Amino acid sequence: MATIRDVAKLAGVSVATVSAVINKDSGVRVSEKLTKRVEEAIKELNYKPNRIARSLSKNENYTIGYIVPSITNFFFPQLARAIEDIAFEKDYGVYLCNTDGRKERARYYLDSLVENRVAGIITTLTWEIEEIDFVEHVLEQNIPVVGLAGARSNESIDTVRPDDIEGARLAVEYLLGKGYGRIAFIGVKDSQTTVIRQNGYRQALLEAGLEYDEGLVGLTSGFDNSEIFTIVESIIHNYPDLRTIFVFNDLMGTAVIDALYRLGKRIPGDIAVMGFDDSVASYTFPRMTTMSIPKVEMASIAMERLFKRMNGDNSSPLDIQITPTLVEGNTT
Amino acid sequence: MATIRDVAKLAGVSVATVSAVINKDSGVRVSEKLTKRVEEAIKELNYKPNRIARSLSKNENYTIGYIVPSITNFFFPQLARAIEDIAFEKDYGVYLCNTDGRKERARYYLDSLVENRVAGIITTLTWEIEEIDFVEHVLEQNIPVVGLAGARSNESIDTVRPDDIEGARLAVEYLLGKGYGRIAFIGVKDSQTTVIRQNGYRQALLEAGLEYDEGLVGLTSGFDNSEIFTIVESIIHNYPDLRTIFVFNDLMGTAVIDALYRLGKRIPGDIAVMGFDDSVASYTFPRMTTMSIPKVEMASIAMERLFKRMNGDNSSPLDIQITPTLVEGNTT
DNA sequence: ACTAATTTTCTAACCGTTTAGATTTCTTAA
DNA sequence: TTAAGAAATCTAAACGGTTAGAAAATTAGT
Repeated sequence: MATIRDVAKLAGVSVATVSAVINKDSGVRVSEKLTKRVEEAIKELNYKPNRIARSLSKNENYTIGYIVPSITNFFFPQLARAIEDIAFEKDYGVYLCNTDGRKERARYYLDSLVENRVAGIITTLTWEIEEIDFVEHVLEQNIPVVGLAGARSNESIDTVRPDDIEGARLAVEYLLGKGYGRIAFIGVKDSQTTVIRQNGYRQALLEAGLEYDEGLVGLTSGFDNSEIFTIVESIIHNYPDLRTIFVFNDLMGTAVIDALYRLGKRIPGDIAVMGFDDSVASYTFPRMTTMSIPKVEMASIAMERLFKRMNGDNSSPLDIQITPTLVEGNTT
Repeated sequence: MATIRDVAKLAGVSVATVSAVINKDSGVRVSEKLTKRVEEAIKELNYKPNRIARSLSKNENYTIGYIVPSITNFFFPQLARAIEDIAFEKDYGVYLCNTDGRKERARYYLDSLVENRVAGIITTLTWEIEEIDFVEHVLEQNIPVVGLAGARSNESIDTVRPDDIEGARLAVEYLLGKGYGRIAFIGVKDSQTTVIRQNGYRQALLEAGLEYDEGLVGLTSGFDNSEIFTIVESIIHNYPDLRTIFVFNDLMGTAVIDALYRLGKRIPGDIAVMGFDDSVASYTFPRMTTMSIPKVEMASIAMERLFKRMNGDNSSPLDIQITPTLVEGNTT
């Protein structure tokens, strides 16, 4: 593969001149004549500058890391896309990292991103990220991090996230307003997001003067359909008059709906289901009622913060919370 | 940030020794004593090797590029995840690139991936990729490319894709078997995938001795819901007795179902809907009938091919086609 | 025509690794 | 003891860019 020296030789010019031609806007002026000669040599040799060498030399890497639990959770592709759109505009590339909820994988990416000297990292703050002190380790290497969609489990970085407490409260208020009475809550055990939304659910119940009943809360160890089925079944068995299930996110909401159908329930006739995050709600029939999270907006705020940090801003970390809005479907 | 020289100095050792300690399995033996001293220095300085420098020196980059039209199309996250899982196991990182169906963006990533000297590229062969002669340009730089899920529009690379013709034929046969008679087809105008599946649809009709009626084919310019509504409406208007719509993929299938509901149709009572690719079908209620594409399997074959090529294999390019299987839901 | 000032171009060092090949140190056997 | 061979360690030159600062070429002023 041709190098800058090959180009210089062919054009009968020094490497500095070639470099100046490549980086037109660097301030160094090159005469018409040489510019043309260099450009011809570049074409002739099909020369492509080596960004790795460039990165090493300038000590800057036009790449940011994006860490998610799993891109297959439909909530994340939309964030990923929004992030990539902005990165693209600023000439940055995006490294995609799925932790899969596993510590060792989070640790792998911690090392990988640091060793690759990425310019910045956007991550969802999940338990596996916290457990390995991801943020501390990365900040120590002077790589800025911004938390996007998840808990604010770390005070030392900017976080941009939905106001889950308020969102859950709005959801519960809406459901109570519909007169459904008892509301069950279903989520994932080790999920920060579940914890927060569960809190909102609890608060809303207490504020409404209702009791918070542990028996109405079902937590699964993951997104496994058969486990979800079992939990739904047992809650329904214990509370035969249950009319509503509030699920911590849309993806699991679809599994709950599936379970209910298999149990012979009609929705919303027998039981209403409400999701959260609006990731798949608009693709289900009947459309699932959910709380919509403005993903593009959140991603762009997160990226804006990240670039600010990358440019040296070290004002005190912000926690930006965006209130989700109700999208009424036909499952409630 | 500490460098290998800092470590060497602190440990009272040469950089070569430090390098040997870092790359334990390089064959160079280092004594117990020095190994310990070096490791302590590494810890002391919180040293992380700079992979960029390493890449430059060894002229190899542990990164592969993954190009998709848009990761928000639910078909792709599952592929992306499978690809990343394999890359992770082999210590490779994944660069995510969305072309968004735009030539200039495809061109940007062409340059970016080449300039970053990625080890290999997996891409869906879409029209914008073809139009800019992506494959030719990349191969010219000795970077292997494998086509995953899309057309085989290029004979010079391995492609791994669903057998769309056969899949569409199976779908149509199934629908005909159900006795629905006339079947409409809906897809996207500039989509290679649409073209192929449409061909399968056509062939199946002709084989069954039915006529292929252009009026039953609706092509949109994108995934815009209102445009899809208009097309569905007009087809239904022109063919009042239409009983079935075959949609080129699941995502659009959900939009078609939405349109039908808005037109007051019952599914499958009035009209049956069949999707393709099984990306969202399992999240819809009623579950949409679709043709399932084994995404994990395809991704792993594609990665296997890619790594073979990266290791210098240049046997003649394969076209691996995997037959989709019917997943019967409740929309037919 | 000659300098000085300005512009263009070049030389060489550097970024942080890897790695031949040289050098030093350690073993072993006579 | 010592010489030869093996093992451990080191030196210095890459890798392919960028970029100060030096050198050369051009322009301007008298």
